[in-house]
Amino acid sequence: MSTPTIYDVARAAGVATSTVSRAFSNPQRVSAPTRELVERVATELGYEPNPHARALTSRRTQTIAMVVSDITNPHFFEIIRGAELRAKASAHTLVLVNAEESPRIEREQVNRLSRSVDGFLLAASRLPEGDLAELAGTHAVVMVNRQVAEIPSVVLDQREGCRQLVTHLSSLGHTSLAYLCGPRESWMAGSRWAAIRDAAAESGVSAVRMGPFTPRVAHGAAAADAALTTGATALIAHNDLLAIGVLQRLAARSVRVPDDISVTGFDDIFAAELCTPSLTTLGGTHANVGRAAVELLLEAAAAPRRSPTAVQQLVLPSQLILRNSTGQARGRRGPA
Amino acid sequence: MSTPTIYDVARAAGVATSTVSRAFSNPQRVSAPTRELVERVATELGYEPNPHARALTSRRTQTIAMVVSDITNPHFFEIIRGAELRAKASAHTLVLVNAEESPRIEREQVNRLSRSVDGFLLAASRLPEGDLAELAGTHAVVMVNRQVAEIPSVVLDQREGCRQLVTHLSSLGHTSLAYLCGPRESWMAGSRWAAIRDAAAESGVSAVRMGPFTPRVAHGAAAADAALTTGATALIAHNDLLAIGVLQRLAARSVRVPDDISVTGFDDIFAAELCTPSLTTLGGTHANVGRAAVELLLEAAAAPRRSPTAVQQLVLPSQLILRNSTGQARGRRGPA
DNA sequence: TTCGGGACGGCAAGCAGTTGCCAAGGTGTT
DNA sequence: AACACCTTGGCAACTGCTTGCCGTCCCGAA
Repeated sequence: MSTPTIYDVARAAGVATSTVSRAFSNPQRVSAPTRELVERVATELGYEPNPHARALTSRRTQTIAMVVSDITNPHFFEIIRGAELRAKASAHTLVLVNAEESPRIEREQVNRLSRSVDGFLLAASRLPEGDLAELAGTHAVVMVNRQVAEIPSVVLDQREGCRQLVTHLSSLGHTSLAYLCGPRESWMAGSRWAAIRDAAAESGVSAVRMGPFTPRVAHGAAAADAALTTGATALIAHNDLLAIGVLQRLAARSVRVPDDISVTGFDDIFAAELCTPSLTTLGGTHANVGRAAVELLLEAAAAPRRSPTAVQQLVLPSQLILRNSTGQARGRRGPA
Repeated sequence: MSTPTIYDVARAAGVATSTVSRAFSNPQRVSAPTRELVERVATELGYEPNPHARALTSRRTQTIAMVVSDITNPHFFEIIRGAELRAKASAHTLVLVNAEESPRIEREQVNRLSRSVDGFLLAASRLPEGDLAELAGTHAVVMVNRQVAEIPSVVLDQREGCRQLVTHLSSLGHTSLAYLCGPRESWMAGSRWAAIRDAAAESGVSAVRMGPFTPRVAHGAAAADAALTTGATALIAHNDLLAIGVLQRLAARSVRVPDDISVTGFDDIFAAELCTPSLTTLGGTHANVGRAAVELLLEAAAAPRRSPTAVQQLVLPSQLILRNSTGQARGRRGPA
C-alpha cells in the first residue's frame, strides 16, 4: 500500500534484497540481466530508495551544505546558482544556510548539519583557521572566496585582478587610492588590500586603507565620508554594495563621479551595471566558482579521507569590467 | 570512540534507550529529574541525535524544501532569505532547488526530495493544478506567489496593487496601457493581467496584453518593440527584470522615459532603485512572504493530515513604489 | 577430468533511533 | 484496606537499506 521498499521489489523480482540494493547503489556488482530485471520491477512498483535509510548505514547523504557568510549579499546568489546547478547534475541536494556574518552562528549551523550532509561549502567563511582545520579533519570541506592551507578552495584571482584595477586607475592619472576595507574577519578584505598595496607600490601610486566597513549599501555613506578626508582621487570599495552606497553618498554631497573622484567595486553584481554612474568593478564568473566548488567537494567526499591527491586551491580568472565610475584623475582632464 | 549513540547515553545514565530517546523528542513523557540526568550525561558525552536514524522511523526530517521556478531571478532571493531565517528559527533546514522554469524538472525535483523533507514551499510553481492537488494530498505544501484551491498559500496582493498601479498611471493622464505578460504557466501573469484589466476598465482606460515574454532583462527588447506598436503610453512589465530590459531598449531607440512613455515593473528588486530612470514598481516585503510561507508550512506539517483548520490563503499587502520611470502622459505635460 | 578462481546472489547483522505496549509504583477514593 | 487510575520507565519490534562474508556456479586451464 504505502511506498514500496526494497523488500517489495525483491519479492516481486524474485531476488534477495541485497541484490536490489546493489542494483541501485553498486550496479556493476550485479549481472546486467539481473540489474535490468530489478530496475524494471522497481519502476513498475514506483520504488524510490529511502534516502534516510540509505544514509543511516552508508553514511552518504547525497547532500551538501552551502554556508554563506551573509545571504543578503546578491554576490553569493550567483555562486549559489552555480552550486545548485552542479549539485543537481550529480543528483545531490543543496542545503542553504546563512551564517549572518557571525562566526558563532556559522559554527552552530555547521554542527547542526554535520551529520546530515556529505560536506560543506563555506562561502566567505568567517571562522578562524583553527576551527576550519578541525572541521576539515572530520568532513569534506571546500572554501569559497577564501584560502586556507590544506583545505581545497575556489577563489577569483584577486592578485592579478587588483593589479589590473590599480593599473587602470594609475593609467587614468590617479596617484592616490583609498581602499574601503571589508569586515575584519573577511579573508577577501585582507587579500584585496595586500594585492592593492603591492600593485600600488609597483605602479608608484599611494594607497591607504580605510575601515573596516560593513559591505552594504547603507554603510557606503560612512565609507564615502571617511574616504573624502584622505584626499584620494580613486576609491576602491570592498564590494559593489559598498561602492553603490559610496556613489549615492557622493551624489548627495555633490561630488561628481568620475569627474571629481573615481569609484570601483568588486563582484560585478547585477546592479553594478545599472547604477548611476555604472560601476567599474572587478568581476568574474561567479556561477563557475559555485560549480567548481561543488566539483571539488564531490571529489573530496568521494576520495578516501586524506587521500594523497594534492589539496586543490583553484584560482579562477577575474575580469576587470570598465564602466563609467572611473575616469581621468582631477586635473588630468582633457588633452593632457 | 566515534560519535556516541543513545545506547552510550543510556548506559552511562543507567536508563533505557527509550528513556533517552523520549528525553529528547518527547520531554514531557519523562520526569524532570530523569530528563535532567539524561541531558547532563548526553552533553558530557557530546551526544547528538542522528537525524537520519530519527527520520527513518519518525518520518519527521526537520527539513523543508523550497522549489523556485527560476533561481536566476533576484526577486526570489528575498523570499529565500526570509524563508531561510524562519526555518532556522525553528531548527529546520532549508533545501533549495531550482525548477528552471520547467514543470518537468519541478516534478522531478519534488519526487527526488519527497522522502527527505517534511514539506514543500513551491515558489511560483509552474506545475498544473492536478499535480499540485496530488502532491498536497501526500505532503505538506505551501504555495508562494500562486493560489490554488485547497492549498495554503502566500501571495502579495495583486488585485489591490494593480489597481493602485493603474490608478497611478491613469491619474498621470495615460489612457492606453500595455501589459507585457509573463510566461504562460505563470499564475502571477494571469492574475496580474486580470487585475490590470479590471482596474483599467474601472478607470476607463484601455489595456492590452502583449506576450508572453520570458521575464528576463534580455527579453525586454522584444517586449519593448512589441509594446511600441500598440501606441500605449504606459507599459506594465511582468516584472522588474523585464522592465529593466524594456528601459534599456527604449533608451537604445531614443524613446524617453518617462517623457515619451512610462514603464513599470513588479517585485521591487534591488536593481529597480538603481537603474536609469529608477523604476516605478509594485513591491512588497518579500522576505515576509518567505517567512510567512515557512510558518504556514510548519503548521501544515505539524497538523494531522487534512486537519479541520481552514486552508490559509495569505494575502500580504503590496506597495506601489513610485520612482522616475512613470510620468505625465505625452501631451499632458506642463501645467495642463 | 579435476581444480583454481572469478562472478554473482543470498544471508543476516548491523545502522541509530522511535514507539506501542506493558508493568511497577505511587496516589487518591470509598 | 481495597481498588482504580495515573505516571513513569523498560522491552522489543520496527524503520529501510547496506555490506561483510559465504556458498554456488561456471569457465578455462592443467
